[in-house]
Amino acid sequence: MSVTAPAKITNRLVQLLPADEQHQLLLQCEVVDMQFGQILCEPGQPYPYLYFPLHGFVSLLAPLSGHIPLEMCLMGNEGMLGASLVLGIETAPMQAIVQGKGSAWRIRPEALQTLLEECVQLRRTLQQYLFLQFRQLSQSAACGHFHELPQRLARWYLMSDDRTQCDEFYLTHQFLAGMLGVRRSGVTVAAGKLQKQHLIRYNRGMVHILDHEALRQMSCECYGAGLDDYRNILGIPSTGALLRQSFSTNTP
Amino acid sequence: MSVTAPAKITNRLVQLLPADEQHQLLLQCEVVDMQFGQILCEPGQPYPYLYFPLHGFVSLLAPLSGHIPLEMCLMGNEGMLGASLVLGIETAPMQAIVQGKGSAWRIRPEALQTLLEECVQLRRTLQQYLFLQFRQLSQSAACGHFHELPQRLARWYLMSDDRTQCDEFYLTHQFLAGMLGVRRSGVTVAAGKLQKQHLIRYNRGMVHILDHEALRQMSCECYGAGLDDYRNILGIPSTGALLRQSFSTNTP
DNA sequence: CCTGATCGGTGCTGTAACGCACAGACCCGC
DNA sequence: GCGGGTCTGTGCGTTACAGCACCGATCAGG
Repeated sequence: MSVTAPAKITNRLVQLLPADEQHQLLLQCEVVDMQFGQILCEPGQPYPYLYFPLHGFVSLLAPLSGHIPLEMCLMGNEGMLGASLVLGIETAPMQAIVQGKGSAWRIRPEALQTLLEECVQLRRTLQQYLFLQFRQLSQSAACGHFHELPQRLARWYLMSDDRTQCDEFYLTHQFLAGMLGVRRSGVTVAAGKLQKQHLIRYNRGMVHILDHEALRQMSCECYGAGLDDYRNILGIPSTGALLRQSFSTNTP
Repeated sequence: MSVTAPAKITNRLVQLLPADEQHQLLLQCEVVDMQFGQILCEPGQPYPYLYFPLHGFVSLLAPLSGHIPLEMCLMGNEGMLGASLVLGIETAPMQAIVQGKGSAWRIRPEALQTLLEECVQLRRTLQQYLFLQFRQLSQSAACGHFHELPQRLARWYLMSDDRTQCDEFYLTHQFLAGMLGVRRSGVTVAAGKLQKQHLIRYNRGMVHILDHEALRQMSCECYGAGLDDYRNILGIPSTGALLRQSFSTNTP
C-alpha cells in the first residue's frame, strides 16, 4: 500500500481524523494520478469516485448553456471532492475537473457511505467541509460580480499557489479566462500588469509566484476571507500563507 | 395551537414529512409574523430561530464589504431557513432578510437538533433541501455573471411570484437593485421594458404579474433550471408554474 | 527543417453596465 | 395644504468589460 507517502504529501482533511478512522478510510482508498483536464464528475450524474487530493488541484465548475463553465471552488489537499455525499445524495452538484495534475486517494461512493455510518469524526469533518464550500460558493459569487479582474486574478494565483505548495505551476491565460468567466485577452492584460510589477512571472503557461505579500495586497478581500473561513470552520489553518510560514521555518 | 391553518397556507417541506414527524415538529414550532426587512440571521452568528415560511419570502444574502449584499437564494414556503443545521453547525452561512412579509413556523435550533436525531424523514428532507440550495447557489452565481439584467429581472419577478402565490407583491426598484447587485436606475430601465411589453405592471413598489408565459420566455434558462432542480431533488414540483396550474384547476 | 498548434501581446469597436445628478409624481404626517 | 420622504423616469459622461482580429514567439512532431 502507498499509505506511507512522504509526510508532507497527505490530505489535510484525512489528517484531522483519529488514527483508527484514518486507517479504516485508507484501507478502502487507492492512490491514483489526476491528469490535467480530467473530468472527475458531471452535474446531476452519480460520482464514479470520490477524491482526497494529495497534490495537484481540482475545480468545481457551474456550467451554463452557451458559456464556458464558471469556477465556483478550488480544491487541493485541504479539501475533498464529493463531500456532498454526506447529505445522502449520490449525484454530483457540479462538474469537477483537474486543473493542476497530481495525485489523490480515491474511494468508491458506496464504500464511503458505509464508512460514514461508523466513523463519527469522518462524518463531522465532511459536514464541516461542506459547510465551508457553501461559504466559498457565496463568496465567489459575490466576488465575481463586484470585484475587478486584476484583483480576482491575483486571488486566483494565490489560491492555486497555496494548493500546489511550490510557487510554480502550469496555467495558461486561456484556461484562466474560462475559470474567471472572462476573455483570454482580458487575462493577458491583467496578468501583464502583475508581471510588470514583478509579482509573478510566466511563460507559455508556467507561472512563478515571485511576491506573495504584494500579490495579496493586490488581491481582493475574498482571498483572506477564504483562509479565515477554513480556520474557523475546520479549526486548522488551510494551506495558505500562515501554513507556508510554519512550513518554511521547519524545513531543514 | 395554530397548526390547523387553511390548507393552502402550509410549508411544502413540512408537508413531505410523515404524519408523526409533522406532529412532533409542529409541537415545537410557533407561528410568527415576518416583517418586511426583518433580519433573521447574520453570517457567522448562531441562528436565533429557524423558519419554515408559510407565506411571504426570505432572501439569503452574501455581504461583501463596500457593497450592498448580493442575493444568492430566494426562499418561500417551498423551503426553510436554517437547513445547514443538518450539518451539525449552529452558525448561519449567510445573512437572511425578509423580502416579502408573511408568516412562518419558527423553532429553536436546539429543538430541531433533537428532532433531527429521531426523525429520519425530517433529516432526509433537510439534507435534500440543502443540496438544492447548493445547486441554486452555483446557478445564481453563474447567472449573475453571464446573463443580462432584463433576463435576470424577469427571472426574479417569476421567482417572487411563485413564492407569494398571488401575482401581486411589494418590491421597489431600489430593493431589487440591491438583490441583483446593480444600480437602481438600471432596474428602472429594465423593468420599464417589461412594463411596456405588458408583462408586468407596477406602481410605487406594488408589482402585478400580467403575463407569466411571456415573462418566462423573457427570462433566462435559470428560472426553469431552478424548477427542475426542485422536482428532481425533492420529488415534488416547487411552487412554480406547474404548481400554479394544478392549483388553478382546483380552485372552486 | 518545415509545419501546425499553442501561447501571449496588442489594438480596434461596441456595449452593458457604472456613478452621479436632477426632476416629476406620489404618499404621508403635521 | 404644506413639507419632506419615497418611488420612478431620464440623461450624461465614464469604464470595464465583450467580441473580434491579427501578430510574433515558441514549441512539438514528422
